[in-house]
Amino acid sequence: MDQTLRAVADPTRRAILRLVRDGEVAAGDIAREFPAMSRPAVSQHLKVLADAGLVEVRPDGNRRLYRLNPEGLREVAGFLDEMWTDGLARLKAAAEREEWPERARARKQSHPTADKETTP
Amino acid sequence: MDQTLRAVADPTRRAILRLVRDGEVAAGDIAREFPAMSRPAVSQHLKVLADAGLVEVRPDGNRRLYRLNPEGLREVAGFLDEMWTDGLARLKAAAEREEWPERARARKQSHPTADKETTP
DNA sequence: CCATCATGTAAGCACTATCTTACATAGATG
DNA sequence: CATCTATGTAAGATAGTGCTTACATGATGG
Repeated sequence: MDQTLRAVADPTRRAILRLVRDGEVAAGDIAREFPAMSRPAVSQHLKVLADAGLVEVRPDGNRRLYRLNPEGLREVAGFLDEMWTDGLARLKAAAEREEWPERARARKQSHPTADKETTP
Repeated sequence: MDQTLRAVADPTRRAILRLVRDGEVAAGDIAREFPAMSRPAVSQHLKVLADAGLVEVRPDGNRRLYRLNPEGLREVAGFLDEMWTDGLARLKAAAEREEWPERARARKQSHPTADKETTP
C-alpha cells in the first residue's frame, strides 16, 4: 500500500497513468508526452509504476507497451472507502448528535469547554 | 491533490487518520499510540495532515483535539474513480475491441499495435 | 555482420522528508 | 504568582526522491 500511494503521489506518474488508461502505449510515446524532462526520467517513473503494480508491461519487438492495471489500486480504494464513506458517516452521526465523541480518555474537565465553539 | 496524496502516502499518518476517524482525539493521546517515535515527530505528522486538509483541529483548554476531515479526500476519491471504475471499463472495452492482444501473436506488424488507436 | 532504434540502467547531484533533541508558549492548578 | 502540563517549533543529522548525462542491451533492417 505504501508503495502504491507513494507511486501515485507524483503528478508525472499520475499523468502517465492517465495516458495508459485507455490502452497500451509504448515507452517512447509516453516519454514524448513530457518534453520538459528526459526520457530516462520517464523510464524511471515507469519502473516505479510497474514495481507498484499499477501498470503492466508487454514487450512488442523493439518496444515495450505499457497499460494500466486497475487492480493495483484495489488497496487504495479500500482505504479510501474506509475513510471516506465510513469516516464521513461516523463523524456526521457524531456531529448531528451534537456531541463529539471524546470519551477515549476521560478527563476531569470541570466545565463543558467542549461544546463552546463547535458551531462553525 | 499532490499534498493530499503525499500526506496519505505514509503509514504513520494513515494510522493517525484511523485514530481520528471516529471522533476527536487529543494530540498527546495520538502520540501515545506511537511509542516507537518521539512526540514531536507525531506533532509534525499532524501538521502535515492539517495542512493537507485531512484533519481539523480544535483547541480545548490545554489540549488540541484532532478529528478526520473526510472532505480532504474528495479529490483522491475522484482520481481513484477515474482510474478504477473508468479505467477498468475502458481497458475492458479496448480488449474486446481487439486492440488488446491477449491471444494475438503480434509479430512485426509495423503499426496496428498501439499508436493512434487510443480514441481521444 | 553492422548500424540504428527503442529502451533500460548506472553514477552523481540537488532538493525534500522524516526523524531526533532542545527550546518556547499557552492554559491549568495550587 | 509559581509551576506543571500539553503542545508546537527550531535546528540539524540522515535517508530518500527525482532529475541529468553517459553507457549497455536487445531487436530491426539493409
